[in-house]
Amino acid sequence: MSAPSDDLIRQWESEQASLRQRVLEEDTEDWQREPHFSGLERVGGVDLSFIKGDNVNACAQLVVLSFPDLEVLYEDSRMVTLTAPYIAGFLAFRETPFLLEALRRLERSQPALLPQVVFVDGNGLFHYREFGLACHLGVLSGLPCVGVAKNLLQVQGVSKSQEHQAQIAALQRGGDSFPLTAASGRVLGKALRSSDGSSKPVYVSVGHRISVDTAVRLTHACCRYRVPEPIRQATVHGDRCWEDVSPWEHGRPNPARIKVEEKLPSAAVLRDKSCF
DNA sequence: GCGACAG
DNA sequence: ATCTTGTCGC
Repeated sequence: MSAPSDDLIRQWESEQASLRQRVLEEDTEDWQREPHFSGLERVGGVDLSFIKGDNVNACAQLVVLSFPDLEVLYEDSRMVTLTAPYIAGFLAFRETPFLLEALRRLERSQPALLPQVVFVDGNGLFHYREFGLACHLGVLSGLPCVGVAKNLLQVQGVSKSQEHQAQIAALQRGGDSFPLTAASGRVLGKALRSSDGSSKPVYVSVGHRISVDTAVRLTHACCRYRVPEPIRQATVHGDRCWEDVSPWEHGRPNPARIKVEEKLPSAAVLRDKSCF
């Protein structure tokens, strides 16, 4: 996949600016106002997983979990071929089409299982142009979405400063958070200590049809470990997708056969040595 | 040249 | 995103 032209980048920026106007940053659902989210029964999670040397083929995953028990109700795995390269700030153009497809398959086959909110692996409003993957998927699907990033995107004045590190150190228990404030003063999201056992926070931001505070509260309610269970389950099921494809190349070889394989030069080594 | 760079 | 090994602790 080659680098996109400046022209395409400008087109993407313009599309983001256009779609951005359709983002709803407030709570639109009754369950979002409830102290314990009563009325919320299904939470979704989406993710794409890759293997080492391949940026083109991926496994697109959609899972739906029950709430508040977080048991898997539905899962969909699909091998897909990506067309857009990864460029920070334009992740949605790479991943959204396949995540939307998965949601549409579910809507067509089992509409009663459609999630009432979707957790997305990546940022929402916490983005260069305030329109990350979670917003993109939210607007195009119409579903409430929450963006959860595992790494801090240094944007709009938010940075890994001493102050930032100090704020992280001050997060005592799961549920504690602090705002990610842009230079403009606008709160783009929050850093959240997602569980008692994890000192490294996750970065939560609004995708669509939910407020920041509700997004943070809900994320905490969906965390058994650092990564929210819907996203975690999507990732786990995504990895299984590869076991049927190339068991010894996906980075987690079968222990029974690795003893044989590990002694042999890899295909890549053979190729580099012109031994084929 | 150096640092940043969600996934 | 993925790679990679051990290590420390409950």
